[in-house]
Amino acid sequence: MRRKPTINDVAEIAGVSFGTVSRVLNNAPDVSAATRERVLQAIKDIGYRRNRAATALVTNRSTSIGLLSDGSPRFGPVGTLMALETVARKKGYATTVISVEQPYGESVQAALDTLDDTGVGGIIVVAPLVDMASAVWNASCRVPVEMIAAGASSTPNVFTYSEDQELGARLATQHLIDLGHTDIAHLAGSMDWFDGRVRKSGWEAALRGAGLPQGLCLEGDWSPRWAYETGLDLVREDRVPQAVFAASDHTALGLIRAFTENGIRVPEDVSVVGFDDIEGSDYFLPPLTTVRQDFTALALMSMEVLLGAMEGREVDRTPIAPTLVVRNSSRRVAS
Amino acid sequence: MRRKPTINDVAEIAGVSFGTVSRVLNNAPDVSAATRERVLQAIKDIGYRRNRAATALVTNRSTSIGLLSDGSPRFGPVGTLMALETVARKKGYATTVISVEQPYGESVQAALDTLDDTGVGGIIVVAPLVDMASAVWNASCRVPVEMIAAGASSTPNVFTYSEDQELGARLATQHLIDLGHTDIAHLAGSMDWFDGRVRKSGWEAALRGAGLPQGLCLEGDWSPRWAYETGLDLVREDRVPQAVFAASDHTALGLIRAFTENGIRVPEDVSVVGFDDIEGSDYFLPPLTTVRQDFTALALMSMEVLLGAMEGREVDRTPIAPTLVVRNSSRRVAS
DNA sequence: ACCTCTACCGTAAACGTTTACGATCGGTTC
DNA sequence: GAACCGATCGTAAACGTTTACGGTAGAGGT
Repeated sequence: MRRKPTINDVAEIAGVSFGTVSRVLNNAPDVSAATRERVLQAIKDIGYRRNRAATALVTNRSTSIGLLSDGSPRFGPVGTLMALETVARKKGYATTVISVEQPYGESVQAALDTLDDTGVGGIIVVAPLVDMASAVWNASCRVPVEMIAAGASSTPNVFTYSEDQELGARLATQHLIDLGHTDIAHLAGSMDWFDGRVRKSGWEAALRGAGLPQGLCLEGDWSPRWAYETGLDLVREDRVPQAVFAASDHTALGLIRAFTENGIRVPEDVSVVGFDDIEGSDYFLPPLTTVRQDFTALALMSMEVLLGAMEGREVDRTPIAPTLVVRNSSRRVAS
Repeated sequence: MRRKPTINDVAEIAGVSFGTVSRVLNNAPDVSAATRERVLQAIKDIGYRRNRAATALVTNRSTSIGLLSDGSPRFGPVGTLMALETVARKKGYATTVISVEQPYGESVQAALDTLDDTGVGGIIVVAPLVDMASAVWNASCRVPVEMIAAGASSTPNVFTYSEDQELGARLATQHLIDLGHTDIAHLAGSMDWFDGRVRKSGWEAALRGAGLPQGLCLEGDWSPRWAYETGLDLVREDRVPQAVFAASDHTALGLIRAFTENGIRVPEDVSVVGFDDIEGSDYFLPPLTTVRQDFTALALMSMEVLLGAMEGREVDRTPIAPTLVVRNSSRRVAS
């Protein structure tokens, strides 16, 4: 395991100076086709690879971007993270991920600093948690920071981007309305999350738009467990609505179990629509009508936004639109 | 946004030379308590942070480790990745993640190289795919490489570690046996995955151990869709077994839907156990008996193994044991 | 033959650290 | 008082690049 070859080794072999090698590396002009060819060949011959640390040291810019997440294993954040890695790689950036244990002030600042230390050129924080977002707003950071948080506002130093989850929620609710339902409840997610907030407000907006009264709204924590127990309560108190828009597929799952176990049929007796389109939701009992977000598009666009910020470019920031996926858990109201 | 403070700035303020600052930074000896204090104060005052690129350049070692995954969003790999990030962070390492599009030779080598370029001190590859593993075996890499792949063997340059998934499969099958079942089928995952292979052989081993005949084994692709259609076939051909060990919770999900839609009740008519304990599996209809892996322990141990390899230390490599989670989808055979 | 211009290439300095070595100084030892 | 020693600190060189600048050779114009 010999020493890694350097730019000088290449130069020697190609019979040029290291300056010339540097030029072909950065494909600068001022180098003839013949010597460029020779250098390229030498590079290939000895398996030269550029030392990123040295480059970063002198240029003061890097080819990696930082990803900051809360440690939550929820479907949305994880999907976003993975999609971000993919597009970053395709654009030639490495990604270094770091997640915070506590989504609060100091630990967020510390994470941002750590990321900065590793030499990232920009940071995307996947910040569905409201608390985490404000920590980011209050933090200071040398490099551009972008936040993916539905419905959060941009500040001068922190760009925001997200999927239009409110639209998704409106789509889901409107679907229920179109099916003839008038008593549409919402099993909300946690209001500590932007996702929970905007999905709820989308539901409200759709109802308002249709001139329907606000239905029952219960706020939970995204878990099937909570939804299950809430469903049980509903049944026990005989308050089962005509239709419910669940804030997530997991929520829908728990709710449906509570209903089914008590002889209330979905969709015959109550229509349920979820949000997320997690794997397997098309094989729930019954297959779930839900809303699908396009993480790839989201990642693509937000990377564009960040790169734009890094290069001082201005980019379009219209959010991505989710789509409704109609399956069997929702049905036209019996006349 | 001024220039970042350097070691020299600190030295000037503290009234010492940069060498001394470097010494306190690396808490070397040969510096008096008084000056150390002064330097520390200066560092705090101007908010100095060490430039990693410069350090990496001269020391040629780094404080980050690389994670390589196939791009699959499957439950196991993703869970492992997230757990790895957490323990790496706690040990003071940053993680840079990269996933390969195609789990084949060149692209794996390229990914390894990219990781190496970013200056990682070691690499953990989450390689459930058999093809990917052999690509890793054949690849060359300057830094230590560890592979998390159940049932794959270690080579001189690639360490292997994993959870004992075969044990998990035996546990699941034995549970069915203990319940009195004698006709136990397996809805396997893909044989392109180590996970698929060892879960199958665990099932075989348990059956053999109990002196039971090998049951029906169908190999699929982990998807609920495949399981659903296979389940439909089974029903149509009247070959529904007494009990089924499904290779994953998603597989179980599809199968259960096929059964339920055809009036075959789980667990009354057929017992089903899954593998993974994905979120929500406790709220399936019925709540699923399954096998849970401990990703945190897995990550902890494998990080220990990698760090050991990086430091030339020898570490224990006994695999983690998964646990059986008994819920409602399995039941004693009717006598 | 002379000058100028262009295309190509070499050189030096800098980036912010670490490390090996040398210097200083007060105190010990003979 | 000379020599020595340990503790503490400063200095120079190196790590592998990029960048700004300077140099050379031949082409083209007069």
